[in-house]
Amino acid sequence: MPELPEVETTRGGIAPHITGQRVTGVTIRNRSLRWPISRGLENGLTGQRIESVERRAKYLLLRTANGCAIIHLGMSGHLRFARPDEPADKHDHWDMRFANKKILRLNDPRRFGALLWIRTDPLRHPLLKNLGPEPLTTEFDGKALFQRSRNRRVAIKSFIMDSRTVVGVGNIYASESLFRAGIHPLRAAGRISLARYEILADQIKAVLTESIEQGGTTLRDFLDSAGRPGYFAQRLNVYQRAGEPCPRCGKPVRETRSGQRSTFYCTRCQR
DNA sequence: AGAGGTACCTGGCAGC
DNA sequence: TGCTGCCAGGTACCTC
Repeated sequence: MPELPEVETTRGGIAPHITGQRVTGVTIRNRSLRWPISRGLENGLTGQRIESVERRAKYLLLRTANGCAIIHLGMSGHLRFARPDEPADKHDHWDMRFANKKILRLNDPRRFGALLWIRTDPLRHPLLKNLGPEPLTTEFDGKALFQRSRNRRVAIKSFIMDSRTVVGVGNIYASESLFRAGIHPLRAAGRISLARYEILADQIKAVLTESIEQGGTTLRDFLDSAGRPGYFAQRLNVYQRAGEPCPRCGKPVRETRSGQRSTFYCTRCQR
C-alpha cells in the first residue's frame, strides 16, 4: 500500500491533530509486527508530548523529549483516527490515545510494518542511518544518480528502488518515472548518460510531487487518515495497465518482472 | 562488493 | 461452494 506519497499524505493528515499533544495511553493488541513491539514502548511514550511528526523515507517519526516512536506501514499498514467507542478490527494492532481524545489506530493485515521506541537520535538508528537522499530535496539530482551508478550492472528499476540510492521510490513510481523519462526498466544503471539521469531525477520528483498533491495512489485499499482514497491511480500511465495503449505512442503496455516485482513499460518509448 | 533470491504475513482473486 | 495457487504498494537478510 504505502509508497512515499502515501506516507507523506498520512503524515500530513495526522500531524495537525497530535503535534503538541500529550500521549495519555497506548494499547497494543498484537506485538508481532515485523519486529516485536518492545515492552518498554507504552511506559516510554505515555505521558510524553509529541514535539513533531516527521518523515524520513517511508518512516514516520513521532518525536518527544524522552524518545522517538518510529512507525513503518510496510505493505498494508494504515493509520487513522478511531472514534472513542469504535471496536477494534481484526488487524487493528495498536492505538495511541492523546489528551485531546484523539485515538490514532494502526491497521496492518500483513504485519510487515513496525513500531519502534528509541531513546537516541532516530536518524542514527541502523534502519535509517544508511538511507540515501530524500527525492524531493536538492541533494537528490541527476548528478547524484549518475555518480552512484557508474560500473553498476543492476537494472535501473532496481537501482532507483534501492533506498541507498534514493528513498521513497517504490514499485509504482519506479515504473511511472522510468516511463516518463523514456528509460527501459531493465537497462543497466551504469549505461545511462548524465543527461538522461537529469531527466529521470526530474521525473521522479514530478511523479512523487503530483501524487502527494492527489493524496497518494489508491489501488486496492489505501485511505488517508481521514478515510479518503488517493486519486493518483487515475494518472498512472503504465502501472497495472498491461495491454492498454501507451499514452504516448499507442503501442500496448508490456509487463515483465524485475527483481521479482511487476514492471510495466512501453517497448517503443522506453530504451 | 554487487547482484539476485528468500522470507516475513494476510487477503483477494482467478481458475478449476 | 470450496479448494489451490498466485499475486500484492516494502525491505532486511541470506547466498552466490
